[in-house]
Amino acid sequence: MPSASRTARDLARVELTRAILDSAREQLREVGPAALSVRAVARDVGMVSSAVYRYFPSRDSLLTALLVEAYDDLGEAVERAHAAAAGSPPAVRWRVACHALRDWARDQPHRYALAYGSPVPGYVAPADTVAPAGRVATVLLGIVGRVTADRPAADRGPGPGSPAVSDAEARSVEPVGRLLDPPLPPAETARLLGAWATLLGHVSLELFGHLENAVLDLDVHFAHLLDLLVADLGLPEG
Amino acid sequence: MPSASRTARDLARVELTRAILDSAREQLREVGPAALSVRAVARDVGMVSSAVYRYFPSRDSLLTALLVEAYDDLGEAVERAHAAAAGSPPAVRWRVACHALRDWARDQPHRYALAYGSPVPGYVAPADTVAPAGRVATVLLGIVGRVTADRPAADRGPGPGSPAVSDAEARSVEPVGRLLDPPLPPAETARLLGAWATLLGHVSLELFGHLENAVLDLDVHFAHLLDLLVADLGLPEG
DNA sequence: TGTACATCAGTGAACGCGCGTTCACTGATGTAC
DNA sequence: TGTACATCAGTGAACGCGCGTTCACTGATGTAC
Repeated sequence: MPSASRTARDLARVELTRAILDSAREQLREVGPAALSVRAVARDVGMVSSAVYRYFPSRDSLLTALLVEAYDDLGEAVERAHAAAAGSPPAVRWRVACHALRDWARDQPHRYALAYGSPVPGYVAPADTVAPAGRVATVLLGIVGRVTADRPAADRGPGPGSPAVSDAEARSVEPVGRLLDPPLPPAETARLLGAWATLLGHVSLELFGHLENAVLDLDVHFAHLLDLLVADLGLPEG
Repeated sequence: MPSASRTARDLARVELTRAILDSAREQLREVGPAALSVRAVARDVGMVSSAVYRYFPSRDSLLTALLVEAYDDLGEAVERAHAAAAGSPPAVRWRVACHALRDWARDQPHRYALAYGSPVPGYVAPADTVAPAGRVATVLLGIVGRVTADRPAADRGPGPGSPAVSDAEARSVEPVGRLLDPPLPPAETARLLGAWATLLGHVSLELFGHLENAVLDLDVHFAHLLDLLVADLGLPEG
């Protein structure tokens, strides 16, 4: 075995793998995931189509790589933004994290669509995508979890005006609550899942063109949406 | 001109147009919108591929027909459910309408994905799709609008714990508020847009597989989500 | 009621493309002695 | 340091498919007199 596998071959392999992914990402943008083509990627990086198979065993594995990469990029963007606001109150950190999500999605609409849009027909995401897919939700869960843990026990549970959580719903959302230690109580978990749906729902509506001619200033409206979520989740502003 | 254009030709045209759409809908389910193929549809209905062009001038026009049909079917399902609950309190009508939306989407995931999922690369929906696309939102807007109009003026505006609406946000959501007469006030309009995002966000997350192994009973969770929305929108239960 | 003409649905061939994947091969790079 | 051998990246041909759209055409259906 060579010292640190820094052979010319290894370097070339790393370089070309990157070139193939770059080209595939560009293809994703131009023709979408369903039409992503190994042959087009090959043409683009200047090799014969069969040579791509030395790097990715199939078209689907190329799609998987793009998907994992998208989840990871998005996750990293949200984690970095949240980390940069480390000392701030929960409401601020929530806003910062959500803005990072929306900004990334607006900047990379095709990669967002790959991750959170319609599934690609005939493609099933393998298990490797699960962990990266959870990164953003983990950040948001953490913010809410810390607030709940810090709150006096008497103030927990559904706030005034919030409906009670049935036993069935409590059981239903338990896997999500258990991602934290101590687990997030059911009422907060359900609220967070609702907020998650609101966030991704809004971003999808916005990116996919459903708010055109309806909401005039999307930045302003998103900021207000975050105010609503912060209030509903009871995140302290200071 | 013939009496009521009930000629054999016209009958055949209606029949075959329907057969083509049926086949295209089935294709949509199997291969997705990006891979929808005129030739495959032709094979399916038993004609030569060029014959389809007597009915739809292009592949994109076939896609448009599917899209309009999807919006109309969904809109009709929600309108019917809402009409059937005509005498009930607003909260009940809201729940009924939202359940109709989710039920339709679960029943017709591919058509839901065509309408609210990722845009089809290279396809731009023409103006004819705008009106049918608005039907569901119109029902929900009507429910909230009537409640707000019936409420004493003193009780309007953001409820306790709801953040104030900036002037910029008020202007931003005005086009939506103005769909009603009298217009829906900004605070209620913004809340409704948020609820709309929550609804579609949840349905998309659910259908696209993002709640697997997270939320165990999707029916129960959706019902709870509706309780939250009803409370946040302040819809009377009785 | 019968005939001439117009309309239009459906055919079949063609144009100029595209695709994923396999396989035997050449030749460069890397390894062990 | 030099040589024999092994590894593996990239080639080029092939298999067996697919696509949207156009166009000149045949022949059935519908219309006007």
